[in-house]
Amino acid sequence: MSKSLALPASLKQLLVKGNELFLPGISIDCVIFGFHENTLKLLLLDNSKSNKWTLPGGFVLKSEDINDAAYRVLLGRTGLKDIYLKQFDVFGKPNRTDASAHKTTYEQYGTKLPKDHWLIQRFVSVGYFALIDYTNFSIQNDTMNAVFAWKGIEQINNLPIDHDHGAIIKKALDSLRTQLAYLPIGKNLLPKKFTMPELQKLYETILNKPLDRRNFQRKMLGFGILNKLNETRKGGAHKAPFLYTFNDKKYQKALKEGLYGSW
Amino acid sequence: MSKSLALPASLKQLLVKGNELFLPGISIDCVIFGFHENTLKLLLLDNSKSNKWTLPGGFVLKSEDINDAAYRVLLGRTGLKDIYLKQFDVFGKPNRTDASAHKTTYEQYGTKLPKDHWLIQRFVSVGYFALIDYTNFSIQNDTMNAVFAWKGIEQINNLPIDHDHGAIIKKALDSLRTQLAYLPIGKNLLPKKFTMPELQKLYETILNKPLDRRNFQRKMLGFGILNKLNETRKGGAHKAPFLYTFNDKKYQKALKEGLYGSW
DNA sequence: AATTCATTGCGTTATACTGACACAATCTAA
DNA sequence: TTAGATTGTGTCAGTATAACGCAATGAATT
Repeated sequence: MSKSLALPASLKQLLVKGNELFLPGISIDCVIFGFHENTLKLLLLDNSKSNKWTLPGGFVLKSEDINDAAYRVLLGRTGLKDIYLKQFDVFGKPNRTDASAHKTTYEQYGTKLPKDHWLIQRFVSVGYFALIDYTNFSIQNDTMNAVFAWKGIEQINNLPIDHDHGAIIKKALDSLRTQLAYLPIGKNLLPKKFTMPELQKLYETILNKPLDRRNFQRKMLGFGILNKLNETRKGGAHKAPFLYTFNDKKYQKALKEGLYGSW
Repeated sequence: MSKSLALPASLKQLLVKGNELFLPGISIDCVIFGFHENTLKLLLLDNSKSNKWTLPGGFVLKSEDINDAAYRVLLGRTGLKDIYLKQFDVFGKPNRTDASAHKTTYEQYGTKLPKDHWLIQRFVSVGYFALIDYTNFSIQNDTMNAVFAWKGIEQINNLPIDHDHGAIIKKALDSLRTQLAYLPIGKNLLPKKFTMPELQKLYETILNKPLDRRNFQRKMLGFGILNKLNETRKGGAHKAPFLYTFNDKKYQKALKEGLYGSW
């Protein structure tokens, strides 16, 4: 019989102090989007032993604002502070979490979770989606001893996903698509400087359909949230596209007021 | 010294069994909109003794879906089953609820709430907004012994509102306005048959600005979700407007797919 | 019964927006 | 130097939107 690995500190903390530190029955799940090589990617955790992927998440400290808790989780996972974070839904089906998963996790370290433990209860989870700049980000050491990885959204359906996290991801994508229709979003997913084709690819990826290059540019410029720079991005065997940045002031205004207004 | 009134059954249940029946630390608040006499109205509860108005709300049974809990609360309050109900935000600031309010409530009945009671804890609340047909609705007897009343949204700012319910209402209104831009809504707030001017008044009230009569009609008809009837509504000293109903099939489709799509 | 008045049904026009497509300019690799 | 791919800029027809006109209608007034 092989000796079990030592229980990671964070798991031990949950075991011993979870009950004392955190609100009961409320968790946070973060769907973290990044954009790289023309693909929309998700940051997932591989619960190494269970071989199932999960969303990075956490719990809410007893005197902490829920939104702050989500930012804290994000900071811990990504090291990033200024990210776009948006609550998009609450997942409250009674059987959405699989208590046995927690048991299994601890058993792999030779620890038995007491039957009435804080973790073995029904959890209602608040879903957040986050948009981060893939290029300005390096995966942090995970305190839970799990493995992080970016996964393209096109692969998600073929991955084994824990709990109801597959449904949560789907919902997050829906929300992102809906938001795209009336809010600017590129600022959080792209590097500071970017080209129009890059921005277009982002939109095409999120919407999952091709857009006309020329009409896209006209519409985008029409929003008045871009600054055209006097530089081009060379590198391809073709005409070098101009670089743009977002006009922060107008971008923020658009975030508040929406891009259309209609009515 | 005057004798206290008897503790209402529902309050007693919360006192004695709240801990056992409901999830800890999670509550539901419903912002119920109605439309009458060209005004958008909210269904509020007067916590008679405290003289403050609160949103109707409730708790989540231990093995109940959160959304189902919201429907249950709505059914209990309004007797209505087929209502439009939408989760719009989660309110999770640590000090958002005022524990003393519960104490006061019970003290008014001569009952003292134990210090460590289930009600005296931090609650995270899930906000729902509901749209109901004012004319097809009669206020139900409240089990909490509180007084229901419709309040026009224009009065809300001048009413004493409990807890953070004022902020919740504001957010609900914002969500409703945003939804209006891409989803149909009239079906839930108007009687089965209605006139174009009535529908327009509803939109104007929610958006809080006047719309051009003729353009409104053209746009609305363009959505293809209305059936024009061969009846008119007589009664005013002017031309009688035609009556319309919503085309249920197309209305439902629009609810799913949105009215614009853009991109 | 005729008149008045508010309001409705239906329509017009100028302008802005959208989708589809053309063509010249430019960057790198061969 | 040339070829191939891609970008910058522009055109045009069809559609949607905002602003406004006018005749028709229902009830109240005379």
